[in-house]
Amino acid sequence: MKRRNTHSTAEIFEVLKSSGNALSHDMIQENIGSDIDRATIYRVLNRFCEDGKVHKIIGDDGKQYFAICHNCGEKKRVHSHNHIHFRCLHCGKVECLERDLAVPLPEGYVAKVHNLVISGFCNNCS
Amino acid sequence: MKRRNTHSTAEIFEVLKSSGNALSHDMIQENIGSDIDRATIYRVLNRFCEDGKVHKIIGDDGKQYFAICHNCGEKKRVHSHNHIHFRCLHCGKVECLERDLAVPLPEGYVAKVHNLVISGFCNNCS
DNA sequence: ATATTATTGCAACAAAGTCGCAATATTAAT
DNA sequence: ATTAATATTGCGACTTTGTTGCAATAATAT
Repeated sequence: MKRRNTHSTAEIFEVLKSSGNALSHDMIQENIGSDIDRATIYRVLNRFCEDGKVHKIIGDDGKQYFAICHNCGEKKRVHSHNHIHFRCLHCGKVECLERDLAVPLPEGYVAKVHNLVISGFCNNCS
Repeated sequence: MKRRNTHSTAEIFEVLKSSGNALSHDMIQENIGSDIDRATIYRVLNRFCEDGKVHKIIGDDGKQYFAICHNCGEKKRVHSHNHIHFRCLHCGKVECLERDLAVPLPEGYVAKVHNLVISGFCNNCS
């Protein structure tokens, strides 16, 4: 399954990059110039995740957010990050706090995916 | 708005208590003897949250899980916990790891709600 | 026993996300 | 350049999760 360069993938990646934050599907659709179908956006984003270009966060609002991997060497399929994500309850911004968090697990527990979200008010909204 | 003791509230609380874990709506509906409407279950659970008897976690599957507050004195409306929750990808169990986690936030950030979930394999399934 | 009103059940609805399938567009081959 | 192969898209239908309005019911206080 070789990847192809399409208008959609380029545009969606550009929106994610220029934003710098984690974006939900509807945020992407707003920020995008052309009209790209909802299903397509999800499929593109999930492909990005599989390729390790992007990671997915489930917000405490239950929605999926996608962010470009910055200082992250992982290129494997299941692709998680043990840094905190912050969601602002006022402006809606979701950002990666680039500080790794060592989480101690009890004996016998194996961590696969980290989904660490704190919501509150960001520096602009507090 | 004074609370009333009903069959539903008693039964739902009992299921949560005897389970000892965080349960989603459908887990509760399975474990329950009688037939209680989905909407009612959600309303009861949200009332429990408001009363500080229960806290809500959004899993990394996007679903809501509810757990009884054990060693937790808070009785306020917005009611969060800064301990980790672990969701087993094999057996589906979601449990509170009763170990508080000090999360450092950047200057100007105010935390309101913590939603910290790690998924992987629990001690029984690893 | 009766009145008050919190709670329930039902149905309808909304939002988020997924999936099948035919049409389209990208890449590779000739 | 054309053509063939197939990855990607758009559309629609669908699923799941959760919420809400409203009339009926049931718990509490009088």
